[in-house]
Amino acid sequence: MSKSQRLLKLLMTVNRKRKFTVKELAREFGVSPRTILRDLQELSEWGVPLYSEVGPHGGYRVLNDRMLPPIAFTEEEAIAIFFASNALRHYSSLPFEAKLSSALTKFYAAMPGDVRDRIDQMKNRVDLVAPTRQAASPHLSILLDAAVHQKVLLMDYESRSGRRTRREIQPVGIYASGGLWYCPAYCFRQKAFRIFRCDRIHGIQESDSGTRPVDLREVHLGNVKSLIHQDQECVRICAELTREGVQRCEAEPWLAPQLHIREDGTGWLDAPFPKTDFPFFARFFIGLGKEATVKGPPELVTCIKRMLAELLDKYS
Amino acid sequence: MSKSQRLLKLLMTVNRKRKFTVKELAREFGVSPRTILRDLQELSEWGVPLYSEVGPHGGYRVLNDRMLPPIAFTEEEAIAIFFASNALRHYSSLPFEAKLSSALTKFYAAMPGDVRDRIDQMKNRVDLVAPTRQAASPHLSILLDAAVHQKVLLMDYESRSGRRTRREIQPVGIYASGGLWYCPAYCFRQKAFRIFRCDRIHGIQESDSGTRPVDLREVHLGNVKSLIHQDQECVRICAELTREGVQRCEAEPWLAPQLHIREDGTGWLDAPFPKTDFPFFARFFIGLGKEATVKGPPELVTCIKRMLAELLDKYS
DNA sequence: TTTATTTATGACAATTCTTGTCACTATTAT
DNA sequence: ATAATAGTGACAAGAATTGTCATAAATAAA
Repeated sequence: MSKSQRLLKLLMTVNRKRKFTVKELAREFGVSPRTILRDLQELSEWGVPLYSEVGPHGGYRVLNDRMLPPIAFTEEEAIAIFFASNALRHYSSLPFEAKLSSALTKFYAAMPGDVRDRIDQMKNRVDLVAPTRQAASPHLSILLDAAVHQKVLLMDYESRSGRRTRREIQPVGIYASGGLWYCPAYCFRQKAFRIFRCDRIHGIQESDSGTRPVDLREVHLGNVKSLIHQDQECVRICAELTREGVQRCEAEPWLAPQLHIREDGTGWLDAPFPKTDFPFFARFFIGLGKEATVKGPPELVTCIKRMLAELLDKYS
Repeated sequence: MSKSQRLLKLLMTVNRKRKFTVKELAREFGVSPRTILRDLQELSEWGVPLYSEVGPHGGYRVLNDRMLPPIAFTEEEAIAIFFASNALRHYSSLPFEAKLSSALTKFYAAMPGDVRDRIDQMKNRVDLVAPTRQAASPHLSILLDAAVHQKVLLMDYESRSGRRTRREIQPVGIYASGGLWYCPAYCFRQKAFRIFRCDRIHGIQESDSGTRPVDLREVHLGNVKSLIHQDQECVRICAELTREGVQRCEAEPWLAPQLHIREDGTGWLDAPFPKTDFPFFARFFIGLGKEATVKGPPELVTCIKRMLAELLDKYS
């Protein structure tokens, strides 16, 4: 094995093991300890953060920021990655912000001039617009970390009505939608899954009350929604949609699965939703105007009529 | 200079030059042509797509899919990039799809097992939800290419009313918003900038009519909007918002700049908009319900009242 | 056709780099 | 004290790299 090959394998090995001794590696690679020492010195010069301790139980360690083996990309791949990362700039307070920008800097620096030119040209020609609200969400990292490592957090939360409560939760994950970050979590106070808005969290920390975490390994963003609606009373909402109405409903991600479309472009909605959401749906269908005709349930129609009357009253 | 250093520099050099001779490189690197030949052979073995021609005016070339110098990322950086790219999966028909997924495969393959585990854990815990409409946009690549290279395209477009027209355009760029792709472009028929919805484009190709491209080098997604509204008659729309109303307006990216917020969370809108958008705004404010009070202009209030009356009529 | 230019390959010796061995130092946990 | 561990320096054997030279083959241009 040539020296450069050995160094590359060594890099991968030390990253895998995190802790090792010179002798151990020497055996593994079939070279003398002296050679390994020289190799490790070279890796150090490459920037691999190695740290050593002498004495029994000593040995080498790789510090946290370990380096992955270098990867060679083609031009097209590099541009795709660059674009993808760039597209996220509309999201405020991403949990990865700092690392992402340092990675992009590295990327950009490594590229030959003409590839940079291509990227520069493209940068102002492709965009993914996402709504940006002014509400910042500074707690994303701790929520994400708790979700991954199954930790219980204690938070100070402001409910929709403005009341503040302290409650213990165990996050399932975080997601951004419509410009806001949300955190589905198991709430120990309510003994149920709830969705919290991250910008309404006033303070959060790891809980030290000794509450035992629940097992959420099988619960993730993909399936948590079914667990949330489970315990609520649901009513089927039916509405007829014009072509324009269909197009506008398609823009609502939470609605898409219950949307049925006919060949001519018109369609209808038929979906179970919790009763407590009536005011929301009333507003929603009013917003659709002529493009939607609500068939039922009657309570929803009544709710819509009342709202319309109120509004008409307001503007006379 | 050590051999490995030389090879790395050589890799960058050949990527920069694309075409070169052995003698040339030998002079540049201060080694003999024989050594360069051996080095180039080694690069070939690494997978660099080199191609050579003998004879005068011959020489070496790098084929299209040239490789960028390998980049070493730290674990955190790699995860950030992976997450960023992964976040784009909600966008249908991205112009980069194929390359992005091949890059991600490369990435994933190069990572040690435990980093992969971390990524797997994280994958289901973070998400950026973007509305996904069923409307596909198959023409994104050609639009983007035309925007970058200043080309004139001929397209078959279906307007909002359903009428189909053929027109020559020169794209400024493309962007996704609310689950749809849009293409601001200079329209040669209307001699003005317009925004087209990409899913309403039924066919598109490079124009061969000989229409001369206009100079759009200084026009990009960041400034094209100002060029579009320039020629339309605008009216100032004023509305008072409750706290809830403010929060909902913040979710609309096109509204954010004109939104003013008071200390107590309430706010007001004061923005110039083209008259033709009245029906849109009427619907929008009706959708806000009690949370917004439109102050003016009177025509807009009239429009709102009429719509409300129609709706109330519809539901009685 | 001839000539100049260019890639391509093989052989060999000079040079440089790499590696293992050995001797030695220093630190630290047991 | 002892054993385990990193770390350094010197040196020689061996391996890899490099330059030189000879030679072949293709091809564009004169």
